[in-house]
Amino acid sequence: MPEVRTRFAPSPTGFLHIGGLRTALYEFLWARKNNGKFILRIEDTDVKRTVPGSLENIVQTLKDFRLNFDEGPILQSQRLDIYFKHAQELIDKGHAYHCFCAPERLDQLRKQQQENKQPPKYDKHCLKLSKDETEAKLRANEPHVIRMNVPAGQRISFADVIHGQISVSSDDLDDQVLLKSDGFPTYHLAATVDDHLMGITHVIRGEEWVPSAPKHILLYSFFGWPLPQFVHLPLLLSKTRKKLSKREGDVAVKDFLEQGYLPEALLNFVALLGWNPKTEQEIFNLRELTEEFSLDKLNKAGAVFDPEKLDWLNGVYIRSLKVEDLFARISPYLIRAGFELEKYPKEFLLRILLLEQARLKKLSEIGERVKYFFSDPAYDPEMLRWKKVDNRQLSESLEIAKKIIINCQFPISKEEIQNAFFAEIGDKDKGAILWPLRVALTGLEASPGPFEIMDAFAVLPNGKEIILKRLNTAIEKLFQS
RNA sequence: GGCCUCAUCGUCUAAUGGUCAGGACACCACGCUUUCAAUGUGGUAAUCCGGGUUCGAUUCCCGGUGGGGCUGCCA
Repeated sequence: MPEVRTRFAPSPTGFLHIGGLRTALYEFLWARKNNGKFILRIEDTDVKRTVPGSLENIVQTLKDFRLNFDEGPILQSQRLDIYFKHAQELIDKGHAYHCFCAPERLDQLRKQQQENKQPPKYDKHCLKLSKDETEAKLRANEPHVIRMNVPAGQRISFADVIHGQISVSSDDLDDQVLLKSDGFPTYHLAATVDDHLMGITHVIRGEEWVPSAPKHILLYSFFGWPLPQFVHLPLLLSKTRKKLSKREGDVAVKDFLEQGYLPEALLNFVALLGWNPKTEQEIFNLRELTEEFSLDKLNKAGAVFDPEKLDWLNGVYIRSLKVEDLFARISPYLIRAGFELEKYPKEFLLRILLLEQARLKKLSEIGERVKYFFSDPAYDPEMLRWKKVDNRQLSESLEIAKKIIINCQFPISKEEIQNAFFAEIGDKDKGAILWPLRVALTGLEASPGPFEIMDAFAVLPNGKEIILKRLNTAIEKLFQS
């Protein structure tokens, strides 16, 4: 058995997107699972579409997800002589030919064919050129491409690991351009040549490549090369069941990371889109994925990317974090929200995080959630109202809370402060005091409980004053309304 | 249009020639609770349609329908 070798072969045309991440993951897993090699190859054969910085982003993203590659990045743009040589070889064997047709002619041909309801195909016009004619044009430096010479009337079939036997008639195949007029290869030539030269055993890629796979099969046979295994992954779909793409909103992995999705969660989520372990386990780390992964558990049908389930999964991962780890990861978001962390004791910040940890779906939510810890909240006094009580009763409740706090000796434990309140409330309605108290502290309809919040404030030297100040503010608001 | 391909709850999916068609997200109800979250319990919800094969088909076959992909000197 030869060593398993897979490759991730993105084109550097922007930020790595979520579909690419899944492809890379599966390729990585399959290589690791078999103690093989995972190779990064950059398909930068379209000069016009290449975006500076993409390569760095791809490398960095793979690193962020611990999808370490063993070889590469290999840039196709630095291997032009190799592709040229192979294109030449095909010409020599009669499997390819020079084409001098201008783009205008091709456009017109296509238009005509479409009007006649014929499939757009090159008409092999330049194949009719004599050897001398071709030579003359080449000597005259006429712009040209090299096309593959697809034979007529052949059945081309290949076995796909996921889909089984796929077969098409060569009559449905176009004489694909292999080498462009700028000397760069097209995907079809470059990928095929490289996959062979790099000893790729499993060509794992998106299903959008199925229609051109027969062309690649033809190329392999032209060269006399053995076929690798083809694994065409089901597509990742948007909510409208279209291929996930930039047009359909957020797909850049970088954007997800910036919103505060944890790489572990994102990877776990994406792993389950098109693959599943056939058990009921849903939470997987990279090591577990490597153990469980296999190609025969891959699905055929496209999978809709459901952000709600990702949110849930991210929450699961956030909750599983040690609070110190959460702090390290979430600090940038707190700073971005304008909180001057250095002004607060670490203990205070950790307590705050502990309060919100179970509530977070993504790290970016933290600023909005905890801002009342850093500045006095603004809110509509009506929010203070518990059930239907009137303002007099409300302010009485707040006064009671005030009195209890005043009598408390800070610093104080959560239990002590809680006991103090419950002793005062007795068997009366707890909400009558606790609801307005909590709103006075947070300005929010939904938040952690008042004891937890006061417990966090208690860490601050002026914690008691802050609490009393907010109670006073609440009482004033009631009188103003 | 042509070629290729896919089809189980709204979504991700499991399973089987005979099951109450299972799990997860979301949703709903209840419990816990001052609110929210987390958590616990329960619930609503699916085999695209039509023919075959078969004692029996969601599963196998054929045909339809629907979706998707491709149809570039993009990848």
